[in-house]
Amino acid sequence: LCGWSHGSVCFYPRWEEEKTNDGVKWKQLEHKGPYFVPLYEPLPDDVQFYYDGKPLKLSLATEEIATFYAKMLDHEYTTKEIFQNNFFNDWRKEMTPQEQEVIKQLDKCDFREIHKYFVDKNEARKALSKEEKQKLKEEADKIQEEYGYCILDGHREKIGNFKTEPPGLFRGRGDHPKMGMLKKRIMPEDVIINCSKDSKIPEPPVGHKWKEVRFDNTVTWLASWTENIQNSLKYIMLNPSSKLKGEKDWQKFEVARKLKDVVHKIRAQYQADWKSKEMKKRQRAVALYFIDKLALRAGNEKEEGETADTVGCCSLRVEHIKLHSELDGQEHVVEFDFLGKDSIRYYNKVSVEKPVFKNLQLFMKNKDPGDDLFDRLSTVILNKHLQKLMNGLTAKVFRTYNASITLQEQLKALTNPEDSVAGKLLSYNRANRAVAILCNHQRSTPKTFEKSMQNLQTKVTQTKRRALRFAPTLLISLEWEKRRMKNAVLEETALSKHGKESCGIE
DNA sequence: GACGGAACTTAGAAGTGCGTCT
DNA sequence: AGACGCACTTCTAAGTTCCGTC
Repeated sequence: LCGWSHGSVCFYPRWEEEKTNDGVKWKQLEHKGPYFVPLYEPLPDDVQFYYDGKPLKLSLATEEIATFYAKMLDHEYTTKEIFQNNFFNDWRKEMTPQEQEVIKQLDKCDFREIHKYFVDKNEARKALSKEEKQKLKEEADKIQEEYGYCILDGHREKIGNFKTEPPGLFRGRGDHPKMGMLKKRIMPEDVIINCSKDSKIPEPPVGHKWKEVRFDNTVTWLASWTENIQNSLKYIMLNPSSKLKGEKDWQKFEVARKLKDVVHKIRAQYQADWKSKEMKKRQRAVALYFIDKLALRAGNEKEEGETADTVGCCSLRVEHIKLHSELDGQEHVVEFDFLGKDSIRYYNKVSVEKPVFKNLQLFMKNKDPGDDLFDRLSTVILNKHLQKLMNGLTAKVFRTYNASITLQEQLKALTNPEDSVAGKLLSYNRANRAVAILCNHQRSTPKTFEKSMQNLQTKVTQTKRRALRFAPTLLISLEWEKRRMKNAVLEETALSKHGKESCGIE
């Protein structure tokens, strides 16, 4: 309960005992700095790159970047024009002047031999003997042991991501304008180390220096660097099993529990605000209703052209909703269709209260499809309002709260104390699925889906044929079984797994 | 209030490892 | 032994929120 991953037993989270408001996160922090991924190893001489059908020996830096593309050859990314263009632009920047003279068109580049080299290498790794694999495992464990932990206030804690991110081609989600750009190698000279003054300060790799060493105990990160794609910061932080992260997580759920006590009041408030004289208040009230009822994310503004075009509640545009006075026997239906976080599609038809519907008509009046639905609202305005309603309340708390209470209610409704363990597990999975639906958690169909579906189909056909020969009546149950299997597979793959919203247990 | 940067959480994709079936 | 399916872990992109500055 206390968040310590090991050590003495305690029954209350420490932050309840000594609430520090000064922002101090630790008194002692000691670690070895990030583990730097190995440097590039040049290709063997017999593995060649071809330009315009002729072999071409590349400089080391150019070759390395070529391998990034070659490795991705059977990935869908490399079929996309934006990916190809971004890659080729960035690749050319790193070429020697001579290479730039020769390599002018991507479609004349042949990476297939390099691709095959890496495929073979992978297979070879898989085919290693048990002993050889064991040896590799031990080497990895040694690195984990040395770099994977830190000392925080006297306790050894696991680090979440102790390795620098390897160089490669940027894999943005959805229609990302920067996909394929070169993600550069992180060097010690890029890295800021954060630790305590009196600790053993990590040594940079031989011949290198850190960018900076600082002693900031008001933040939780151990190291940071600026990545070159979005020019944003990346951090090395603790594992969720750590006390620091655990307590933060606990606090998050405590805020959500606090919301439970006032949510009725807040709902009454925003329903009243649907009829406010102020446009700003109405927009705020309708947006909050969506966030509460549909578990939408807040929806910050984003810089255009820097990322994929995705939205959340406050950044919804007129084009993302359709209004139906009547649809499928329901009144006042709002049809949502937009791309949310990670470019996951949100599609939903919801019957709403009449004042909401009327307000939406008003908000959309005289606007173009590309205009903001809530033009007088931003996440900042919304969160400032929420802060006044309850200490610590922000838009995301509604997602936590609604996800958690959905899980709790579903568990209560679906389970009986007498159920078997298997029955309870089934109910648990179904409750989780309800949360996943609420939060629109999805994953794309795995690459192996088509194949496994095919395998199922062959199995079914074979069994059917065999059965038909001996017992024609079996057919009925077989058909049923087939349908059941298919449904189960679809259901599981479409909506398995929900996230941190409702699950407080790691 | 706008803006930009910093810090931190959330999330899906990809990789890994392991048990089972053939 | 190899293929397959599944659960679990790792990786890192993509969000939210907060804070300082003008």
